[in-house]
Amino acid sequence: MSYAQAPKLSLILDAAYELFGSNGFYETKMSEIAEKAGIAKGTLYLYFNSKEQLFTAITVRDFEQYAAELEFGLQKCHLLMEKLQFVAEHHLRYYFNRKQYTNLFFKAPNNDPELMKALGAFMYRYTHLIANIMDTHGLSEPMLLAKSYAGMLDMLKMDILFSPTFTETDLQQRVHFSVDLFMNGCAVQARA
Amino acid sequence: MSYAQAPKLSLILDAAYELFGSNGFYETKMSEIAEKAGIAKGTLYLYFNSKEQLFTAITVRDFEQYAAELEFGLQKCHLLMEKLQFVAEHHLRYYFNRKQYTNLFFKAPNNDPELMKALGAFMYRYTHLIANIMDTHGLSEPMLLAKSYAGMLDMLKMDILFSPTFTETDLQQRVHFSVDLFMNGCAVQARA
Amino acid sequence: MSYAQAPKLSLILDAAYELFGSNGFYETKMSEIAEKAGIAKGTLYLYFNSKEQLFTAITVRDFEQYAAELEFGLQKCHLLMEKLQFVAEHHLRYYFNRKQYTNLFFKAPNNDPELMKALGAFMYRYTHLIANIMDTHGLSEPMLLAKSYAGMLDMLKMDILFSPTFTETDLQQRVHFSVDLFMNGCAVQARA
Amino acid sequence: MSYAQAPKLSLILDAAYELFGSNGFYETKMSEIAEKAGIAKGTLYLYFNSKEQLFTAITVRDFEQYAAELEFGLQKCHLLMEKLQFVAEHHLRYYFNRKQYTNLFFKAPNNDPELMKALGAFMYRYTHLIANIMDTHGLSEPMLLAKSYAGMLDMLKMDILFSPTFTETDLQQRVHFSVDLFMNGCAVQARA
DNA sequence: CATGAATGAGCCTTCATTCAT
DNA sequence: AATGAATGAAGGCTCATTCAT
Repeated sequence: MSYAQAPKLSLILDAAYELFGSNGFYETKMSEIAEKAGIAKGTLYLYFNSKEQLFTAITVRDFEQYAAELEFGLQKCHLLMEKLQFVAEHHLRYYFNRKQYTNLFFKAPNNDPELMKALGAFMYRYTHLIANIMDTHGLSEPMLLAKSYAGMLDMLKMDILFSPTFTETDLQQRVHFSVDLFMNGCAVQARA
Repeated sequence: MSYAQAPKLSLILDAAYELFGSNGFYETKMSEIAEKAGIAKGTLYLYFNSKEQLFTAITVRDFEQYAAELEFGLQKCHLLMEKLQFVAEHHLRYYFNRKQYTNLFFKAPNNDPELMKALGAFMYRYTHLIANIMDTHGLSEPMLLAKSYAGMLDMLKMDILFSPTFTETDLQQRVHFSVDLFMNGCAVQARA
Repeated sequence: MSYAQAPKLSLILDAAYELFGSNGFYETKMSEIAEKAGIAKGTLYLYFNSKEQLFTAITVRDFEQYAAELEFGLQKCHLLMEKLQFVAEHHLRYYFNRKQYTNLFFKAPNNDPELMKALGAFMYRYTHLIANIMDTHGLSEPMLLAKSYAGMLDMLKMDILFSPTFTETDLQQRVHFSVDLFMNGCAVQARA
Repeated sequence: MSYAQAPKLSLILDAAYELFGSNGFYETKMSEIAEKAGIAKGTLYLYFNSKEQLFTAITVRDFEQYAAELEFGLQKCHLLMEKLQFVAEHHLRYYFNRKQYTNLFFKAPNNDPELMKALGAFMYRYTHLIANIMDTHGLSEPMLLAKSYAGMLDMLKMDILFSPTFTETDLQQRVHFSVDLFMNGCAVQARA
């Protein structure tokens, strides 16, 4: 009869993503999530046993998507520089597309073992993915390189979150800047 | 009247630093802070109007100290590499000395304008300090360089927080690694 | 249509008896009863309008069986002592057989008029049944005697519920003790 | 300044006694207790960690008073009959004075270890107290006698709770009836 | 200045009950 | 008749904040 089956789980995850992302874990009420999802409060608990579990679920979903897209995109890159460029653009664009959800990344509940595990797993996956690139191209200390590169990107992303006028052009500039700095260092400038 | 003024303010700030740092903002109760400080709950409110304000105060105090130490130490450095090295060591050592207070940085309250302002101000001060170094030594895009360098360091610090066996030697290795990568990039390796 | 009518009502009553009896009214969930009965939660409400009504139903069923068995067994007794003995044994054996369902009697919902009525009706039937015995054998104050005898038995049953090692022999001892005390009092001992 | 120090603990215990006693454990809300006690909801938790703990506290308080009064009164009795009479009157009068709190005795939370312990301890104290009387006067099987006597009284008390017209005279009649039956049994009647 | 007992708004979670299929 | 996903009212408990002493 109903021609628009409501995928409740999706409604919940989307609502939770938006609210947790905008307001953080503690500032988001389960009742708000239910309201935004257009369902009853009790229904949330048919899908998740607790607020923490729901938060972990959206985090994992987000991570999965991030990693999958990254891995998929990297398959088309061959040169080291191409790969670095793709990693940078993917990293920055992720935040560019989620400017309004900045709190998702900062304000999570403490002491939730499942979430900690998920965060650790993602960190591991992400850094190893980049380290693999370094390794493939014969660079030594691939892990430290990977972390450094990710760190550069993660700091440059801040401009996106805090500058309301950040443009696509600004993004491209950061991408190229990152790749260049990472490849050549700043001494070349100094030498020049 | 009393000739041994109880430095209540200091007691409070120290207790709050330790608890907020260990357990995060939301997982720390005002009553716990009072107890640790050895004063009554109500007394906290003679010094701070709210929990958020107290959190902001310790954050600002911590930032001030960090920046002051950094600025002081840099006065003794002259070469670019010396300065970069000092910045790196200072950054990493800060976390090395505060392994147990990691939650101070990860679990802060959202939506508190004062805190947001303080965070922004510190970010501004820190990046401009580094950017000034870059500028002084004739590098172009000093701000992007500064953020990139800080980002590298901030990611490398993660090993300190998550690896229980992180040693002083590991720290020194990261310092030199950071300076080298920032100065020369990784292409030199690839070329070699 | 189906030639093996599922006795759903019986399944429900049996499941409810076991769970209410083991865990009490408030600690038993309708969903648990449905699960134990092997039916859907909603189906319970085709047979009973509410949890209270279901509880009342199993209580009444239990009472009916108790009273019916008692009345049937008493038909074979003729002497007063025979009757008293049968009442005692029936009373104690009931709990002996239901050691695991003690909560049925201790944890019932309050404020349910139907249940209160059922409890009162059973009390009335049980005490009058015993009082009739007393009356038949020419004893005065038959109702007070009946209640006193039932009370003795009901306290002696406590040993069954709380002592894990209560045996058939212990039961028989209590039966004879009750009859003897009720018939002769304890003064005979004191005189002896 | 305040000339009517509010003994909050007493206010709470009294309010809880009345409400738990009238409505049972599950039908009584903490907010109702607070309201009846004239304090805030949160204040309850300054004195008791949980609803179960509060219930246990009033139960224990009630038991203590019951046992203390009984032990005190028995000191003045010397003959067996005097003692039996005092026990009976004390037992029945307790309920006579608390006609409106019948639910206190029937509807307690399950599975609370502290409460179970308190109930067991009271049962033990009460039955041993009576058994001691029996023993002192040379009766054999003092424990079974004690339980039987307590059982008689506990059933006869039902008339108090359920009959709105129960009088002081009715009470006295039950007292004498109990003592007589317990001492002489009903066979003397039959013989007569 | 200092106290800490008292406050009460607020939130997560449960579970009996309903109803569209 | 049977289902079980969905509902939403209800309640125990927390904890930042206040204020009379």
